[in-house]
Amino acid sequence: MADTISIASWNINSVRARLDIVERFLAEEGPDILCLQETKVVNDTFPAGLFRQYGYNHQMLNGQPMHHGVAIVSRIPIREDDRLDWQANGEARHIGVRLDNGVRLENVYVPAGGEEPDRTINPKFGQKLDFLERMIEWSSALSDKPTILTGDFNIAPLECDVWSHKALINTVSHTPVEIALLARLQASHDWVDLGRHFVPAPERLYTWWSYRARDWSESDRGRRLDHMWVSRSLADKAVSHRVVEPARGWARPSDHVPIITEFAF
DNA sequence: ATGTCGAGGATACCTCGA
Repeated sequence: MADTISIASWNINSVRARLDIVERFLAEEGPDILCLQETKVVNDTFPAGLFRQYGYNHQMLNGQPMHHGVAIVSRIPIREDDRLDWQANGEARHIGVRLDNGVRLENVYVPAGGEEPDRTINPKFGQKLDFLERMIEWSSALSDKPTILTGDFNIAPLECDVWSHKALINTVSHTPVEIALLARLQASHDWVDLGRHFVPAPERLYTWWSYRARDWSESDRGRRLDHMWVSRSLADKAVSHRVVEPARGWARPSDHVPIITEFAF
């Protein structure tokens, strides 16, 4: 008998500022496992009780003061957490666990990269590129370990992953150099991009809309920054993949919405 | 592109990062 497990990923942009919409998401969608990015909270003040109320008794946290921070909360056992610091700069951008069936789940928050797509004048952009290079090294060494890689990659690779390819070609998140690096990362483990596995190009598929739009829904200037990738051997275990777009319209939203994949292992 | 969030310092707004 197949074991069905749903796994969600959500850049929450401060988990403490989003208690109401987190609760709504848990009540309405109730994934078995939720990967969070940008928790913006140290581990001691993570709102563990709220998640426990909804049965998420397994919690693996990698927080830091003020910025970044990732977490995996789960209703089913998760073990062997590890926290990779790819750039050895102390930033909390990764947490990985192993499920009881042996599958690894890796939750990552790739650096945003600042405004200017030029590492000589914008060190943050260089940091983003270097981070991806380290991820490629890590990914290349995974060999045949069945792995799920999810999170906020901060890159929208395809033309149909942004509202306007022309307008954003020089905007960080959609520049050719970032897209080339993401393609190398994907090739390094033959990762299957479940977003496009279930919603093939050129169909519109976004997971992020800027706070700066007057009406995010009407202008619909979205980008697909959040991803769920799996090892080739896991691709046929994924039975559905959804973007919970209405969450962008909830009160006090994150600028990202959750993605949810259901697996039949 | 425009111009909106959240965190946290030392406030009754500012800077930074996104």
